[in-house]
Amino acid sequence: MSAEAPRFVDGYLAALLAQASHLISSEFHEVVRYHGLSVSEWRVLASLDGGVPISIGQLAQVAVLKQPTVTRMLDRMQAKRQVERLAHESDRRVTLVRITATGSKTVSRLIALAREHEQRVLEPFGLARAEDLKATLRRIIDLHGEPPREG
Amino acid sequence: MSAEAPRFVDGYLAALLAQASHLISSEFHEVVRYHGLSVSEWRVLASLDGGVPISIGQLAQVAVLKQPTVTRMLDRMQAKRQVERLAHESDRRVTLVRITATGSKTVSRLIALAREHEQRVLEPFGLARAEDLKATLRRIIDLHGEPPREG
DNA sequence: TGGCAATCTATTCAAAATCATGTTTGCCCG
DNA sequence: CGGGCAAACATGATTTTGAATAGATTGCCA
Repeated sequence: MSAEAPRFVDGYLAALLAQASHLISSEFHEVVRYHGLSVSEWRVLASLDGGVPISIGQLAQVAVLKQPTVTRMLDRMQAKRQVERLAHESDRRVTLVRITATGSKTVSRLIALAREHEQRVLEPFGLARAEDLKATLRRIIDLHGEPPREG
Repeated sequence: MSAEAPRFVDGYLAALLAQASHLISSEFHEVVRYHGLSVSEWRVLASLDGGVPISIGQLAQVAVLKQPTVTRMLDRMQAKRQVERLAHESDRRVTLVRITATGSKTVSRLIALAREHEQRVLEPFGLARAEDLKATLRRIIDLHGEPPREG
């Protein structure tokens, strides 16, 4: 007859997402720091992986950072030749960002390690349930990212 | 025959978690700010909801904040009489924190709104899939929270 | 019991993030 | 055309954060 009142945060989706995200990311961030990158630098490089240039605004969205933060980080990372800024062909307001060969080399090793870590994290769940989780997360992102503007 | 190489971040669990967590939380954080609280204050109060005192360290864990951040925040929140510090009965290293009646009043309205928001977020998925998602997240948290110490 | 490592919170101080704003460019519509 | 408005990035000022460390207490064990 000892019914514990469950804590709000233990049932609240946003709290569960934040906690899970934090725990999983933190584990890998130790590896990131060990390789001499800050967490934000890792996020930027990982977001740029593949070599396709994207705008600073897009980069901020994908990397879960604010635009001014990204701008300042790019200054530093550009000085280290990890990324480069390009002009947008038709819209001169836009600054495109592309990873350099140097940056690519740095990040590819980390991405391999990240994939290994992810595999260890997902192992207890099995492939089906892991893909199910990812699908649900992607759906949430689709539904809530870039919401249509209201008049 | 136009096979786009998928971006690393679109398939990487930690990125999906971070993105989903960010998008969902951000939506509600507008409400939080509108009610005059910072995001961190909201997290602290929400974590303390229920009235059971917990240590500063535990609070930091649950609220996904660092201990120094929590300590400073408690100073301010204590001045506003939203929380109070208590001595631990048997261990004088520990400072317990409890929400006050004032803080409880503030947060209970927000929790009601948070539940409504959560419901809107989960509606497209249906009850079963929503519970499935939460169960998976809780499992991740169980597996990765408070890892056993190594010798 | 004395000493030492571990635990927990507070504090310090430098770095990072953020808000508000400025500047340039693009777009729309009269 | 040209004014007005919005979008994209940069910058300045301020706040927030966080790693490192200090201070206090406890637990352990020889």
